Amino acid sequence: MELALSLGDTSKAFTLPTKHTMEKPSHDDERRGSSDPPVQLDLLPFSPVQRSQPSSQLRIPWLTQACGAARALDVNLFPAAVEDGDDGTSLSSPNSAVSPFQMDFCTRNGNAEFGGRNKREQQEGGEGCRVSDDDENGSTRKKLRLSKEQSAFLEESFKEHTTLNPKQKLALAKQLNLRPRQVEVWFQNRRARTKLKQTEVDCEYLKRCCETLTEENRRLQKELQELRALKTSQPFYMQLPATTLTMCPSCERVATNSTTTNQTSNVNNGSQVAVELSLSKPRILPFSNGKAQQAQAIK
DNA sequence: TGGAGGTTCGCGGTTACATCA
DNA sequence: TTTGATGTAACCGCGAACCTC
Repeated sequence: MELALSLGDTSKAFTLPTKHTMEKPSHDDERRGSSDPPVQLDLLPFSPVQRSQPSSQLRIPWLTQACGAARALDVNLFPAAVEDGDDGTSLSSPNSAVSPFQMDFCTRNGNAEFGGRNKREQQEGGEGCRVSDDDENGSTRKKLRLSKEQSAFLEESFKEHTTLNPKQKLALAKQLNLRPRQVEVWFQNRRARTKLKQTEVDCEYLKRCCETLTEENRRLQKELQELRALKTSQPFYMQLPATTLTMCPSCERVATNSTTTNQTSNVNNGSQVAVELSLSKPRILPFSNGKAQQAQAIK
């Protein structure tokens, strides 16, 4: 068996090439120089609504643009001019078509909103149909649950981009009839959930590693005892050299090296212990339908 | 050119609330 | 109807990166 255990940055091990990079990296990505594709974890099952939707009915704006596909949910097609992102680029579109989704999103959560607007919210100033009188008063914090459609759409977006640049955030917010702050928070929480889930998987994996190594250690101890017993009972045949365990830093294989050249007995071969444990690290795979990607990631 | 101050953003931790058994 | 558990939207504080002066 071969032991391959990594306790380093888990995200690095799971990186996959992104499918669509139609836009340049986000403003933040550029700033931070984070070129690694983010880990993506499909935590939420698709809602029935989404399952029933043909792919053309639920378009991620940047993906849609990249694929040059239909206009079902092209968030670049704003009904009204959207104020610019950080770069001052207007997102208003000559195709001012209101998406049918927008109406749906508006109907479910039209009641309450939360108070306590912070600095960011005030800066963003986004205000959809969901801001209520309570929010205007600003002291209550009523929690709203996103609709299935909204969650599914955000989920799809998350699969494409685990972080959003300001333009994407605004577009998504407009499309879903949410405030940009809500979209931002949703992505933050989603990233946190992904990380938490990955941590749980890692913990489980390390637990299994520990159990395996414990068992292996037990087996080797037993074997050592047997060899010692054999040595005492048959001293003339057990001229065993002392052995030391060494681990190759590159391949992480444990092997024993004889420190003496006394090779007087064939039993010596029995003392040569080379342990190779093989445990493939579990990986959270980004797309539930990406069998090929899963297979490649496992490799 | 280096530093101070401001801005923006993501993250970890936490809270508050809705939902369900 | 009540209650505890659970999931998650939202908040807060902090640090990092970047920008401007």
